[in-house]
Amino acid sequence: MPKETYIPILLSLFRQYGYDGATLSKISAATGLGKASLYHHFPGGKDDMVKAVLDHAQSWRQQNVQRPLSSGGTPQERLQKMSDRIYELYEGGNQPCILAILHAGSSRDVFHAQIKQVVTDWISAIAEVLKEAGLEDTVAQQRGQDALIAIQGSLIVSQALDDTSLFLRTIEQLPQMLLDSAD
Amino acid sequence: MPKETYIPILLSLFRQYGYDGATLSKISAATGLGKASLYHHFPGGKDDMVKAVLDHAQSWRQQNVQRPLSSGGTPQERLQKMSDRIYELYEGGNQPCILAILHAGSSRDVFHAQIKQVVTDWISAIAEVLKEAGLEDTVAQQRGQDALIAIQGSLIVSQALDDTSLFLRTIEQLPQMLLDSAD
DNA sequence: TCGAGTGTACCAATCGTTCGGTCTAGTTCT
DNA sequence: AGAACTAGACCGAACGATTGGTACACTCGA
Repeated sequence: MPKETYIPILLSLFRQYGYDGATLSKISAATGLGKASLYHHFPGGKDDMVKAVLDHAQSWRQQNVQRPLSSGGTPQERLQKMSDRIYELYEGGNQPCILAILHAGSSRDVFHAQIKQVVTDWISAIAEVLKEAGLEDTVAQQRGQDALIAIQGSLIVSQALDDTSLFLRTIEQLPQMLLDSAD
Repeated sequence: MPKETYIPILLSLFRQYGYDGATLSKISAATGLGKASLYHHFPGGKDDMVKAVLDHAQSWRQQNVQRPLSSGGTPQERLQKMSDRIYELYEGGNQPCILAILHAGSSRDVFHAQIKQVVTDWISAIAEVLKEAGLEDTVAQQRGQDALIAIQGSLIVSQALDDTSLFLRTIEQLPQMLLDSAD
């Protein structure tokens, strides 16, 4: 089996247990691979696995944010596509964001640069569309940040309250909130 | 020394390292207490320490959210007071939220109920003021949720980007955002 | 004298990691 | 064709270190 096979499993484990909580024993059990085999696919050990998961996250962003936002249709339609993909990624608010999870706790320093890159690219992609829609540069940039704030915030709060309708409402409002011409 | 002495230290450790990452060795070193002493103050071990930290968080909310919001002055002034305290608590966006940290990873299930309580009370307190300011019940409730979303989201994003100005901007806009009569 | 607080030593369990090796599927040489 | 070799996937067992937690004797102020 190529190592890409195990990335969804790793993603799931790190989302659920975090960096420290996702032990090699759990990973071994979930993948069906012995610990030694894990080191065959990921010579750098646990950190190598996380790196692969974050690479996967970056390529997800490419596929599900960058591509829809750069495609045809009105800005409203493109942002709507992105919102749909976001809703799927987080399973309607039931799954945490891997970026937020890995940025919390003792793994923060190690993976900070890679996480920062994904978030930066994400914001820039949104800001580009908003500029195209006629918003001023600085406003577009701030709205891009606001989008990520709304996504991350609504994920945390909806999970803390066991109320995914909160996440749904936020994601549904996202395109209009970003394009709204009021300040 | 009463055990309250060590709560700020515990808070700091759990914020920085998370539940799994804050080992007893680190806690022992930071507090200057041997393991035996830690178990004297917190017979339930690590979970007991977290529980104390979360109790502290609830009492912080009482002092710095509930009290200002229930005091005199216009709704705008009261919300401004709360925002100031929030800005201090998170040290201008440089410190993560203990609720978000403990709700991530393997400690989620154990402390979920206690975290949910703090967040619920926080939202209700804000909603009360907004109702007093003339907003409809359901809108006030949603705005309360939006406040927590903005706080948690801006904390995560500003720390991921090493840009605390993002947090500052969000917190400054908070009172107006909540009182704004637009939908 | 008594109990709150502590230092030392210790425990079983688990951590991430490594070693030495097996098995299988191709490829290459004769 | 058959033997020899290679490379990748895989794994059992063990490594030293550290984990959260306990037992117990001790100090010291009231």
